[in-house]
Amino acid sequence: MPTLILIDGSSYLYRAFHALPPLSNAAGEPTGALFGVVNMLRATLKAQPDYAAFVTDAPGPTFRDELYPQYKANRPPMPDDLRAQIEPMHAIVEALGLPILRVPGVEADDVIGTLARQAASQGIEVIVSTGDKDFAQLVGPHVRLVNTMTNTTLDEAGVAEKFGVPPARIVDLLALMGDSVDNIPGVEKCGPKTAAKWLEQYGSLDGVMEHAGEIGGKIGENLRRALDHLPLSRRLATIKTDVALEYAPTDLVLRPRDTGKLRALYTRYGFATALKELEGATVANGSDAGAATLREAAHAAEEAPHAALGGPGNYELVTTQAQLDAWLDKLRRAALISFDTETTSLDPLRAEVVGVSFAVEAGHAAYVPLAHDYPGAPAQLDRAAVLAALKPLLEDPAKPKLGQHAKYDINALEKYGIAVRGLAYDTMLESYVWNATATRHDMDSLAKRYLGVDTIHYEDVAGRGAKQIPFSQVDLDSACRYAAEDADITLRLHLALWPKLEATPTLRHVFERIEMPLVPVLARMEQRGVLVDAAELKRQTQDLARRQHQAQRRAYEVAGREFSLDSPKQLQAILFDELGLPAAVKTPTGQPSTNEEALEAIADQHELPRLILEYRGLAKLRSTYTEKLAEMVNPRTGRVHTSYHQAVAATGRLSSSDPNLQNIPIRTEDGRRIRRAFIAPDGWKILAADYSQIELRIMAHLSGDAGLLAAFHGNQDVHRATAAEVFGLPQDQVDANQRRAAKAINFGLMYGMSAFGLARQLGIGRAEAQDYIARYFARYPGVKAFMDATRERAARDGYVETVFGRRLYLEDIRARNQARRAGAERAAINAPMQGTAADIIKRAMIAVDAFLAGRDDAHMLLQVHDELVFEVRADAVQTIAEAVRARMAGAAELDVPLVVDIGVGANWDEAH
DNA sequence: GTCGATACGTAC
DNA sequence: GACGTACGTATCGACG
Repeated sequence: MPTLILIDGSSYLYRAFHALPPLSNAAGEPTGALFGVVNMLRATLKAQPDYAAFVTDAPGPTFRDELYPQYKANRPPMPDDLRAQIEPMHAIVEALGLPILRVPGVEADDVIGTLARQAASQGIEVIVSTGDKDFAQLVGPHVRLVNTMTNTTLDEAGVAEKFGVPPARIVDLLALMGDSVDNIPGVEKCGPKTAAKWLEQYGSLDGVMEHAGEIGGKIGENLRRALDHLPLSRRLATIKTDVALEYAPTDLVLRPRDTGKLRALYTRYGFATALKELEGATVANGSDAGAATLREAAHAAEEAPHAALGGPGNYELVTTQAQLDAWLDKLRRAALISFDTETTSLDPLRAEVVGVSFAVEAGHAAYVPLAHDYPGAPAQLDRAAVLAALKPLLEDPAKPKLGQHAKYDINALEKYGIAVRGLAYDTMLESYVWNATATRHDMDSLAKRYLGVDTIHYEDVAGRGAKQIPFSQVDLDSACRYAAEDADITLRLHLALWPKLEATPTLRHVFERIEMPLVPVLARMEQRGVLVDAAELKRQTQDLARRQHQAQRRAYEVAGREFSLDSPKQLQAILFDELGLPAAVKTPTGQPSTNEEALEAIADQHELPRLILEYRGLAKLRSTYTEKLAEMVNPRTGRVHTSYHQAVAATGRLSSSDPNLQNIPIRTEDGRRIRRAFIAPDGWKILAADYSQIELRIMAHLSGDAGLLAAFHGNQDVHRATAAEVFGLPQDQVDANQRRAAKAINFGLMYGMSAFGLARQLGIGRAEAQDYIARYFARYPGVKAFMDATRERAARDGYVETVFGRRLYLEDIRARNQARRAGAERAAINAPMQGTAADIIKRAMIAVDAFLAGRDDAHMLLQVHDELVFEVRADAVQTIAEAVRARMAGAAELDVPLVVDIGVGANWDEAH
């Protein structure tokens, strides 16, 4: 019987691009994907089919985009390196004599589906050459799939075995599973196994949907929630087989190949094996000249990156002095040095440096192993000597350097006496400033998003979990591939990201004047650490534990049995099932909540809720704070060294972890006591400086509201002033309750709170809360106008800005889902204020750090969003206090004064 | 053992 | 559904 091979060109190109290293030819043109496609095509054509076609997607929207506007909306734009290979691919396919099909308005899949159906009905044997599982729906008596990755074929029995359902049920399976790549919604938590199980049980998607009520558990709920969109998902997953085409299967005959053109193309792209085959030469190893599958192609390419493929993609393992000297020379001449360190720990203060890597041009990088230590490890250059040779370069502020999360490397190198200067760019921060929420900002995520590249992951070379080995035990070849790639990818990311930032002056300003200068400041704060009185924490732990056990014993008595006070599930059973107390609050999953609000609501009906609250409070303080902080004291320094994260918070704030020193308790007496353990050395004091009402001041500035501006210019108690306005009283007649209400309104508005929320917060009726808000907006019309304008701007631009031009993109601002959109609007209201406050304190930190440089009487230790904490030699307190105050207050010129409150004491509690 | 989801609670 | 931004602990169930 005649055969037809239909080649899914788009899938080949993508798969080859991601499966192969970023190869390029001598001219620097990217060739990796091309190489994979060419090898695949040569292997495919060896089968000498009667008919064949290379099918790709035509540009422009398809009927699926019309059905579902979010179709493939999550796909990153095609990487430039891949786009560049499309034209050459078509040229080669053309020269090979293969018909190329592109049909506007449908996808390649639909063209293939239609041709396969037609051909099969004419008694032609069809082979669909693809790596895409979606094609399993086309398989039938005369249609098979060839998987390009494994070179295996899939017939009807194969589909049933692999997916657990016959080809006719594949679309149902795909609809249930969804497809995150194409952004097709399925049933949450439903994978191939669950989907197949349901289809087995109920026959089809319609059957599953009819019986959705019978399926229990969380996943049953997910299924019921998905019911509305499942028919659409099935339509999207269904490959069309009735596209009107200009060709019949029998038109798809191969033309003779154009040997001259092929020779030129193979030569240009450096495809040596293909060239040899073309010239009829035999191949040395006797096996197929071109690797038949992508896996083989990838293998071949990795083994011989220097051979025919030439040029970039070269990672050099540096183990001799001559090699090092050559690289030092390169680094000295380079306009920009991309560098990275490999170490033994995620904690840079505990980390040993085991190697360094460099790149100065894309695709070309070196790894210098310094302390790899495993049986049979080759000799390496001496760490001290190499670091000494690098020191002048790394410390030279005039030698611009580039890193990915370079604060880590700066900290790791510090203990080797290297004080990195001249860090000009950090790709993590470039990405963060460009778009803080589009992606995480680790290198693997960035490479995927901005380069379309799958990097080698740390786990790939070092393992994970209990099986993880220190990087010093990774073999040199793997280490080189991984580490050199890090430096290379960092450089390539910079080449992709910097032009975008540079072209946007406001973002460039945030990057150059705020984020980059902050990096060494944060590194110094982390290195310094804060002195902690571990003995005091131990005493507190003892005290808390004693009271915790007391509360626990009493709770068991009251409940009549023992149970885990730490388990919300068990608490729920006792409180609401056994004791029959009313459940005032529900968790997001619909369970009766046992949180503080819910327990307070029933505290007058039973003794147990109060005991649980007591226990919880004590348990929290002990496990999260007193015990944990004592553990986290670094034995080398006697201090606690937090990590600050500069590319995490959507608004531009910093965050802190290991331990988090930005959420040390202050509101309750038991909690505040923990701050007494944050101390200064003998003869030194703790100085705490915080901005007074900074976000409200920024709201006054941004809104230009006359009343609010006046309150701050008059240095009034803003909550009292607000209460006076809202309740129509002179300020001296405002009572404590009215001030409390006004404070709740002021804060609530900044967070986009509704009347519902305010009512709940204040324990008043919704109508009353609405009345407060109406009166507030009547007295402060500028605030109302500002909030409306912010919502509108967010909807129009898709982002909002801080005073300094930092942007926050709001993914959901145009969402059709009401709740998501409302959430995005609240974030849009809050972000300019929270973000401007973050910008201001970052500017202040840079200024204060510059003032402290070269002094030995004060160190900046902590930042807690609107507060800076220092240790100051006792005799310098006055000087430092005024210098800090001046720099914090002067960090921005707003239409309101910035007021800074300063306290000094023996510990952090006293300094407030 | 590890991982992710959930619930809860601390800060600004 | 209802207040923005974070991080840490504990429990619990799935997974291997």
